[in-house]
Amino acid sequence: MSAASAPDGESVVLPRTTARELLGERLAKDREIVAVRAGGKIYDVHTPLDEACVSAGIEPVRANDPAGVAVIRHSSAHVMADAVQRLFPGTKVTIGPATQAGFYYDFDKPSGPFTDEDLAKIETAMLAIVEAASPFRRELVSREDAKALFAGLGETYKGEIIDGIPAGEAISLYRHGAAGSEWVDLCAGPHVPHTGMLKAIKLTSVAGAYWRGDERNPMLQRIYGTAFGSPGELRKHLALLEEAKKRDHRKLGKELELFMFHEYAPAMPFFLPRGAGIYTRLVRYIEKLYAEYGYEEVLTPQIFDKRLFETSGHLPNYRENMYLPVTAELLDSVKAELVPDGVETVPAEKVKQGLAALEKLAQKPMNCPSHCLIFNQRRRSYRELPWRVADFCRLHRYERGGVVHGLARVRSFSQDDAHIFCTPEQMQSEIQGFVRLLFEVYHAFNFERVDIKLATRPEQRIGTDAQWDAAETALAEALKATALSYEVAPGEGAFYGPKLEFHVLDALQRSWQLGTIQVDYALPDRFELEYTGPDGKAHRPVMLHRAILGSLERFMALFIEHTGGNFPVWVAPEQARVVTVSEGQDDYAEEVARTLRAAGLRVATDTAADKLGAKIRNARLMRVPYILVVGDKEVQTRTVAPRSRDLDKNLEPQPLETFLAQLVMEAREPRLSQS
RNA sequence: GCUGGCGUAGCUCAAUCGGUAGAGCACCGGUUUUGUAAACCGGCGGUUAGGGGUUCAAUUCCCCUUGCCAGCUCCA
Repeated sequence: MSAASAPDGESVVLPRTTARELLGERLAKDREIVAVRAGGKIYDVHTPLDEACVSAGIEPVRANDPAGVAVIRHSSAHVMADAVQRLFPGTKVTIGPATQAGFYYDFDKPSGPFTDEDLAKIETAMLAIVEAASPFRRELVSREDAKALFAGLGETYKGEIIDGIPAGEAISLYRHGAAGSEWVDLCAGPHVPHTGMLKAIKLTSVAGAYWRGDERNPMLQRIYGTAFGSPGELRKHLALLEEAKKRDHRKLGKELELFMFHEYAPAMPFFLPRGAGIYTRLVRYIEKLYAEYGYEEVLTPQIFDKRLFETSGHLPNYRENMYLPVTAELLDSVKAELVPDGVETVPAEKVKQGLAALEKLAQKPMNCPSHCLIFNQRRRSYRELPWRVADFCRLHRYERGGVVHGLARVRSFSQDDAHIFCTPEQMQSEIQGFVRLLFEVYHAFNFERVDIKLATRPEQRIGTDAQWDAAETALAEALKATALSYEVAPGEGAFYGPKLEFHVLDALQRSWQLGTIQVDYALPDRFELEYTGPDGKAHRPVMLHRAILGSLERFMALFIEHTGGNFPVWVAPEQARVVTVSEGQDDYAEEVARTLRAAGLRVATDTAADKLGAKIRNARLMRVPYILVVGDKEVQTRTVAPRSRDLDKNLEPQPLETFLAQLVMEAREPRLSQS
């Protein structure tokens, strides 16, 4: 008899084979146990464990464990599919996995999409299945039996899935429900012990999705849902979704007059004065840091001869995302060639030539090629390296219609982009310096958590193994030197080099990729970049592509949602608004505003004939950090009565000078080095 | 790009079965001069996204284009 020890100090006697048996009494008592972890894998309590697992020890996985939640969601998908097939006979099942935020199941439903009323009905039906508290049962079957079973049920998609399972791999079925009306699915598991453990499920939306994600395949009906270990957690999650809706940057962008769109320039934002101000301040902040971190800024053209992007490789590799503009002169001349007066048809060959002639110019989608041209403008010395070139120029990328999204995904944008030209030996310290800069910025914006990914060499790549070794090592060593933890994403690097990705979590716990640094040996080769070394010979530099905020448009989207429009004082479009109680204070209000503006603050006055309550309301809706109320009392004592947005309360009335000094302090750009 | 949905005044939204478009806010004018989230009265504002079709009649039904939304796929 051996003993497997559970990490919480309890040990279990071990003559048997499933976790249910191993846990025995505990499972009955501890109703939070949804599965077990053994040898790093999750098993359900009814799966027989092999000897190795058992001797390695098993650990209960509870409903509050992320792995437990995944099991709950997967089981919820089964219950949902069961309910759907009861309510909509003839509907075929396909796949139904757990996801990061919940689960979904894709159905082939001949009668068309599900409606919101259908969702409500399905939820009710699911409730009945949950209440039955029917055990999930696992069964291993032969490939032939599985095929015969699903063929008999008319589940053709399951047949396809079985065909895709490699030979020799076990095929398992999961059943739940009372004998006679039980529901069966082809599934690797694991699942919760019984349906009664699914106490917090919510179906959220319906959507179309293609079978196996391929648009040539039939369109399926997907139902999204989410599930948690307890109703409380589900409520919290739904509240977060509500909050996200309220903070949607597209909604706030309109309400706070930050930006707009117009169908004459789809997916290209117009920044209104308030939004443009924020944008400019973000850029200015980064520029100041650049000065300190040894960057130089350049300004470069928008439109190039297409040969530039042939050299860089963008035209062969990135063509579908590029705008290829044409001059009217060229267009007219080609038109005249192709549609001559009095000629009916033009030979196909000529048409082809004409169209080819139109492709002469390219709007830049990235800055790196222009920076290579600048590098090559004259002979460079090793003494100039590392050379850090920053560029906030606008970029244009054609994005397909379905993917654009507010400011988060646009066709016209700029980045806090820079390229570092350096020697291979300088790479590591440059990467470290960049990471330091990046963290200074992220701290300034109160991103508490930053996840780092090291994306390494993909299958398809250029460059030598020695170059890849050096580049990957430089990135990893730089992280180690700064004592940062990271995750390796094998094979996810760009074809020309490995990269670090920096992901931040916003206030609503959503992850956004912002910064990146990429090592590139390819462009220096393609542009034949050279510097003269101490030995008097020509050497090839390495290029680091890097961005901290990434696209400023996308960052604005994140920033708006992260702050809910309550921008920190140093970026807020309007830092204070002076509101009068009645018309007697207009002059004093203007004087207060003038005084504050003279100190470089952004201040407006509201002397309208509205009641005070209305003015307060308007200022609050615009998220103005300070509302300065001035009435007769304030005029007489030369004070202001501030109301703080962030403290959500009235402050003590105070002399104008006191408030001014305090606001000037608060309006300073954040600097880690100063705090 | 694909699938589905939507597009009515600057904004948020109404308009029965196809019968000739309406409200609140905003804006403008007037009255009110107000102490911490909406004073009152009046006015302006629309080729119902654009184009075509069916019909005696189209915001409403059909087709095309365009933009937006959700999802798929892709991505900063």
